[in-house]
Amino acid sequence: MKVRTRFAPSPTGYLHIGGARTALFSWLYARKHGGDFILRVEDTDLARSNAESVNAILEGMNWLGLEYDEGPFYQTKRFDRYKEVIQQLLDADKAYHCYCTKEELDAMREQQMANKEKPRYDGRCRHRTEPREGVQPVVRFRNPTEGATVVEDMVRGRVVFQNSELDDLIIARSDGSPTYNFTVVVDDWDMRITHVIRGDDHLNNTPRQINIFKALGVEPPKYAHLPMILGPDGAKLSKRHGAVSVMQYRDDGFLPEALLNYLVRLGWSHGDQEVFSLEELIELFDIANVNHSASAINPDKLLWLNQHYIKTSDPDHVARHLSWHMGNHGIDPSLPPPLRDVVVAQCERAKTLVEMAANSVYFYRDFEDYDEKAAKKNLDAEAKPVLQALRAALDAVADWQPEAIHAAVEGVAERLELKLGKVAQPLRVAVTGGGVSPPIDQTLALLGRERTLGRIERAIDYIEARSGGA
RNA sequence: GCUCCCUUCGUCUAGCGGUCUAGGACGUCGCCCUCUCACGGCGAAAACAGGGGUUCGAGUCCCCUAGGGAGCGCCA
Repeated sequence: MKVRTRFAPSPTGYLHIGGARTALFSWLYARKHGGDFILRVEDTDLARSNAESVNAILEGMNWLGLEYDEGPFYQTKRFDRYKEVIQQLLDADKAYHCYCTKEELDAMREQQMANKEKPRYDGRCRHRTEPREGVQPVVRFRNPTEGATVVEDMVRGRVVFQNSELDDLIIARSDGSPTYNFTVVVDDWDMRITHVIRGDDHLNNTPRQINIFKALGVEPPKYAHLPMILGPDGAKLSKRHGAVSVMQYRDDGFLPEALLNYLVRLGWSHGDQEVFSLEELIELFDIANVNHSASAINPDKLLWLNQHYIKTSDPDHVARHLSWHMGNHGIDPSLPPPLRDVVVAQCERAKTLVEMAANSVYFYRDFEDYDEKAAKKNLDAEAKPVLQALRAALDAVADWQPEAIHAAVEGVAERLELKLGKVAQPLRVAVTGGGVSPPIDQTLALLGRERTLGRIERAIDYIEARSGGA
């Protein structure tokens, strides 16, 4: 049988890290087994679902590159089908109308809590044959009262639930709309899902769903419940943790492959290996190697991975992602120097694309002011003759390439009997405005002769103005 | 409260009864490299939640305790 997995988010917000990890594992499982990955939008809660959330989720999936083979399917478009199955259950007496009011149910729950019992529906409408005046009934599933339901979970192993612990859940609201535990079953059935991979917050729902499958005479899919992802502080993931939305990671300068690689190692491992290409993941991924315990996000490790990918990926690829961030600085990335060359020069000193973009602006636009500390230390009277010598030497460089530039700078150092640092550092501040940049020869090569000489000029003027005024 | 799940360095994890005086990665701290910042290299500190069993032998199997989490909705 062909493997078919699905990701089934409810559109009540953006795609967050936990959802993305679940989607990734489902996607990997399908890809590994040559199966299909299906996207289904669980929007039966009309009050909380909205179109923006659907778009946000689609955007997140797309950015991560988790392409689906079928869908997105929308549950709201399948109401006729759910009605049909509910009727089928009703006809077979596997479900029944319940006329209890909300108030009655609340009172029941309160009473049970007071008695230190597990709050649950007591089945008082199970055998009712007459409707109750003025009450629109809900439909409840008639859950078996005896025996046990076993979940053979692919990550947890065998989990046994006593049916007596399960109550008769509502499968259709009084307005006739179906509820979650029922629609998942019908959808997984209709969409021929073979493996349900989801967060372990659903483990407790699973026996209920299995019982509905049984009532329908359908073989349930296999289940794999993934451990939760926690915030960096070990607490439940929430907006307080900042970057929980997948798109926030894009905005913060992460490469999608870095996020994916980070996410896959949360709860899954392959020996000691840390870095995986997508191809390797498809090859190596195995549910059997999924952990049982929740894991906390480690932002530092994500940063490390991001830098790893910035460093080792094709510079053209990195440049494509970087260009969006350069745009955020009001820079047209099609202008020289070529962005990919900037990436090559900068990749070893940026953990994020945001950082790289901010540190590369001076290649494209004159900086406003010198960094105060760097200027104070390097653009002093002592630096003036050095810069003057550099201006002459660089002006004479025929081939504006790192090698020739390097030779020129070194020549100045030798002639003035200075250590290279005494020459390179004032020059660096002069041309970049700050004390940090790629190796000076590369920096100048990228900047171009014109900009370089202009900025040296500017620095000399700056020094003169400063000492002249004093 | 009831049911279910979980528990190895600060964090992510390896470990599937002996090879564990517990390995790797991030981070931290040293040292080296060096024109700045980085990259890189080398090294260090750092963990089997506690208690009982089972066994010749337990991080690995079982039980209990503690701590965490999830579910118990006319939410998904």
